Amino acid sequence: MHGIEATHHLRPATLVSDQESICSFLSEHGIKPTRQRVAIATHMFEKDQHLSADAILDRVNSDGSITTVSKATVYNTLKLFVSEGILREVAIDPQRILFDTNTHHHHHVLNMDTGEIRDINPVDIDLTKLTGLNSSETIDSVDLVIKVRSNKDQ
Amino acid sequence: MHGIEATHHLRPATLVSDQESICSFLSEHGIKPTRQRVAIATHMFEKDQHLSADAILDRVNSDGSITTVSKATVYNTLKLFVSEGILREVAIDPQRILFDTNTHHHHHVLNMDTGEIRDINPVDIDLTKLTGLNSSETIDSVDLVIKVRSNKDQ
DNA sequence: ATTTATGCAAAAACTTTGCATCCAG
DNA sequence: CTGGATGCAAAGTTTTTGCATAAAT
Repeated sequence: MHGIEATHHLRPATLVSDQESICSFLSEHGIKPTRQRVAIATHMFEKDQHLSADAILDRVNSDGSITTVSKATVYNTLKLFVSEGILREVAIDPQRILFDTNTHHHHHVLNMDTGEIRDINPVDIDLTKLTGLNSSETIDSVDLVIKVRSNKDQ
Repeated sequence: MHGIEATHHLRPATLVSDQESICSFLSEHGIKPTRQRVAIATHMFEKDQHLSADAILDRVNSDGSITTVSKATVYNTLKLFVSEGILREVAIDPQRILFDTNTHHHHHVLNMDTGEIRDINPVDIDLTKLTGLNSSETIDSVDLVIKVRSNKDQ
């Protein structure tokens, strides 16, 4: 009775660029659009991307605008965005915890040579072969990270 | 040209219980069996499990033996064990970085209600459907975490 | 005016580094 | 002795908390 049909297409993140849209976007998700939050969202939702809390902090505080934000606020705001469903937190590996603008069901490829992270379509995962699942358990989510290396043409 | 055949059976971790075996086990893997390392290994390889650095520290320093170990040594030792291939570090989710005694290829089920983590057989993952992979890239590893909830019988 | 929410300094938790000490040759 | 390895205090990072302030009712 367990199974996730993972046959969607890869959908892009919700992107918003101008101040106006960012405010409505936040409001629509029950988030009061304060100065700090708009500043953080501006950088985060500029494009489909995976950023660390630290990268966001740097960008917000070096974009030339008056608005600077503390580290605590960046963490608390990103956590708020996650809990309101407009961001997803991803552990690409134990050393890289990132915030992903794409909250749709998808997986990740990490190129270990370039450090590049790409979203990939959810692939079909045959869970019927799974032996370690209790019948009383329901699948909530499936996180898949594929680590690759660029061929050195050997 | 990418493909990992994931049809092995679920193999248990290498377990060692007595002082003697732990020393040889460490030596065999190029790790000098010092007091601190044996203490840490004793608790880690006691059974097939997933433990945080902090949990190991607690156990080592409260088992009644004379040997206590600093936090730094626990971190450095676990990192050493990982680099020597006798432990695997797993990001079950962004909040849970754990050390896994099972270094064989396998995946994880996290029961979000009980917090229990179980190893599962590597399942067949059809990577031929993958569209986001460059032909110049080779798969290095595949990490899969399935989050489940206990049915509330609703 | 009272209540609720917000931002951040400070605290806590986590991880790494640099060096004094130990140990093998 | 000497050179490399080891353990850990201290430093550096990351994340959370508690509270002063701000906004809303």
